[in-house]
Amino acid sequence: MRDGGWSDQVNALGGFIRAQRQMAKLSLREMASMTRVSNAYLSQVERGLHQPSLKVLHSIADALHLNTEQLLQQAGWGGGAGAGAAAANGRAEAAADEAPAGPCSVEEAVRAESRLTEEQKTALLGVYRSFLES
Amino acid sequence: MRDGGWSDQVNALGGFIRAQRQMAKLSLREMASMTRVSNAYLSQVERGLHQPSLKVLHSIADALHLNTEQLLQQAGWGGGAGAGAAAANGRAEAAADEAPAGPCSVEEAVRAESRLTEEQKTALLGVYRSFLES
DNA sequence: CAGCTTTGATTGACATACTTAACGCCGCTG
DNA sequence: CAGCGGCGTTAAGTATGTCAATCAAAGCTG
Repeated sequence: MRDGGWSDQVNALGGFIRAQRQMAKLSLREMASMTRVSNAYLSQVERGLHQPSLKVLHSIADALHLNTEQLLQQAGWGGGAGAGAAAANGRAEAAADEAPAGPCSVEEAVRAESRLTEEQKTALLGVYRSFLES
Repeated sequence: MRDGGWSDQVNALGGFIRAQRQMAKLSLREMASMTRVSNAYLSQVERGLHQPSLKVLHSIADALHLNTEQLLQQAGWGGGAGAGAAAANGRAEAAADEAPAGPCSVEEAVRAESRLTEEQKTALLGVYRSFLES
């Protein structure tokens, strides 16, 4: 469907990045070497000719010491659908129940699974916890 | 190429999406029509064969009523700005390990978790098994 | 059993992200 | 002036995201 104001969003993002870069007194090439993204592509992104991927966006935010949320908001993540309960505080959820089945909780079992990488464990536990919050 | 854990990340993201989709009792095609992303591509994303773009991620989060932060975290945005050491997870990582085949397997632990519904258990184990197949 | 529908997966074509190698412009130093 | 070195931009190529069409397998209906 109509993507509507894509170019506007992208342009806003690009302008934002360019402003931040100039404010940090960095040249395109300098920033390119920091982000390991080609200067050419950075130039195009800044002028709204391309939509950068997550990797690139992350690198840019990193190099400019920007808050990731800021960048994502500029990239068009304002309009969530949602019913969004804020909820999301990363901090511990208060009233966690006790371990259900005695000696081995899911958390412990996952952590103990040596065939999983750390990332996989984190992902799995993320799914698990999200299930408990409902 | 130090991509190292990259495929893990993507896989984690895919597994997370698949779990959420199954929990919402959606088929690939249903979700495809909601997100206006082809079922084919969704299938590939869920199995970690491709890294979805911002647009697609946004659509997915939207269709599944997920908090954007959750998804982005799964997509590899845990780290945040450069200087900081990583690891912001709530729980400290215990030194536990070992005993994959012992009495305390992930499968058993999940099955014994009384706070999960049957569908949730199925979804969780689906993610888990998909991680083991590599 | 044949048929219909729905599921997830694959293939091939296309669009877009991204890279490398140029280009033209401006400020400098000799 | 020529020549260097930085700047942003452009051009052409490669890699990858994305789609439409199609597939085999599984569940129903008669």
